[in-house]
Amino acid sequence: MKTNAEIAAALDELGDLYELDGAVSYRVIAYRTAAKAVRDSSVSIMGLTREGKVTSVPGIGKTLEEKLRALDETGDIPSAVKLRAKFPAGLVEMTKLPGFGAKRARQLHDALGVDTLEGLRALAEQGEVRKVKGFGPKGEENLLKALAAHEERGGEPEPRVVLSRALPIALEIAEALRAHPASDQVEVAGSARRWGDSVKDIDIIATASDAKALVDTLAGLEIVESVSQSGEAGARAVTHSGMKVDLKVVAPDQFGNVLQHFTGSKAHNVQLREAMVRRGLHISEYGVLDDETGETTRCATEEEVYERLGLPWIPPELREGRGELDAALKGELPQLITLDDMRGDLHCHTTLSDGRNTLEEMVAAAQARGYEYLAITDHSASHGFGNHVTPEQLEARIDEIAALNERLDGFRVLAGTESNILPDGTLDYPDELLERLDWVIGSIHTSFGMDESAMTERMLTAINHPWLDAIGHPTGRKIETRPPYSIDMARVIEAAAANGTMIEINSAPDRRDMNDVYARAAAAAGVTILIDSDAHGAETLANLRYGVATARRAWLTAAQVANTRPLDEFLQLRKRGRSSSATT
DNA sequence: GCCGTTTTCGGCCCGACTGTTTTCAGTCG
Repeated sequence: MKTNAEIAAALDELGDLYELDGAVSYRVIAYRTAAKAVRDSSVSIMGLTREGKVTSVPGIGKTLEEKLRALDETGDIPSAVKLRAKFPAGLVEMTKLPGFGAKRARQLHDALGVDTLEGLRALAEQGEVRKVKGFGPKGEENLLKALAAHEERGGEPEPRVVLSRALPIALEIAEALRAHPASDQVEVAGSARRWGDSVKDIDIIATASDAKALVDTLAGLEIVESVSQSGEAGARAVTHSGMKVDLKVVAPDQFGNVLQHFTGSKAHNVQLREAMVRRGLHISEYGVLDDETGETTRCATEEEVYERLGLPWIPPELREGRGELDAALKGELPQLITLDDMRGDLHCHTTLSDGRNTLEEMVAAAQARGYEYLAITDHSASHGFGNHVTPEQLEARIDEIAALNERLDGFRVLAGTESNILPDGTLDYPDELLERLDWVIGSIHTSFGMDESAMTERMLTAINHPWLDAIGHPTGRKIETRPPYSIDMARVIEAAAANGTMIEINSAPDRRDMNDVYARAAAAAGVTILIDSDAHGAETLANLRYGVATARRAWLTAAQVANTRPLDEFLQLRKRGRSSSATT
């Protein structure tokens, strides 16, 4: 069965092909919207298609339902097959070149008969492209530049950077700008403000008594390599690490409009504007135009922007076009979890396996963060990276932790493990040992290549293990570097909800696994969510903020997350805590 | 191609930039 990612790619491709074919733009947009809806869906779109329910997904109607049926039954969509014969793959690649879209690709194809990037470059070098109507010397030059850049990246799309690399840069720059006496307000906008998994660039919006002074400050920062397009309105900079930074200096009375606009997401803004056009309001980065009065309202704060639209302020993490407008209109926005709600961390490592700090050091760091409890979950007997913990070592660790707890006041260390889920779904410690522990996380670290049904069965077997309390990083993805392994998360969620197994949001910034979409679905299905740092050192306990951010993007409240609870309540939420209320 | 406090047709977000155009189309965020 096709995955949502594969279906989304198929719909995007069909949109590209229809665009090359000259379809009306709204039809093309419909395919792109549908592709996004499929990508954002936590349930299997093919499953819904087979059940005849797929048109309940916003953006998918009768026509697309038919195409999804064909895709399921024949493995392809007939119209895509037909259009691919008409427009070779090279032509679709052309539309992806920066500055080039379907119209210009089609023009070149029709005028020059070219349908590969190599052929196009040859013609551009011979000066043939400038003769095409609509192109000139500049167009040809830009095409050659785009082709060279494309080649340099090996045909890959523009890279995105994991948030944890971009955020410190963004905050450092914002801090430096705030420190300048000419600055007034300085805020990071864009996907960094929405705490997305990764970002393309950094947007900073500011107000200042002297815009030029702010631009100069940016240009003078040590981390900044170069600045271009600098002027009164702002500048674009590139850091030595290759991060693009856009600074916009705006008038104080429209700071709210600009911040709202550049925080996005695009989907959120489009939905917001479409909804407000029906009320005669036109939103732009400059203000809100009222058809009735013909007047444009400028807003100094973002709260005023939303208020002008009759809405409560919407937290940036929710602005992804995933139902937040409806919820805001109905006054049903969730009270999102915050980092301050967290009372413990249930997944970390010590020097016993591959951590950098000792048991005592990790506990001290957790206490310093104001936690009430910490579970020590070193890797298990078959970890396989030379850092495994034998059953004997783990038994000694249990005693060590018991002794440590004797000395601690108002803090509890839980003896745990991050046990490997073996390919057959079993854990790699004897049951008697797992039973003696306070806490067991099961994670998959090997055999990522299993097919979806085998991988799902493997996970379900683990979920049904009586001493497994929680599943760690359930999809195995690494943001921007490794896709998730094939697994039916809908079934995993259903099984976990059925027998009270918790599912983790792993906060390692390149994991954030499960992701926001699955976490929202899991919580809705009644799964108890856990947010863990997976710290391998005292300092990375602080990574929990990335997991909390994912939880916020999943619409979660504190009540839906196990480790916001006081120790006793948390212990009761464990499978073993429910089967016997006794605590060790 | 989707969708509905303008419901089954006729709409569908907003503005900047670029390069080419003699009034604007294409692309981007």
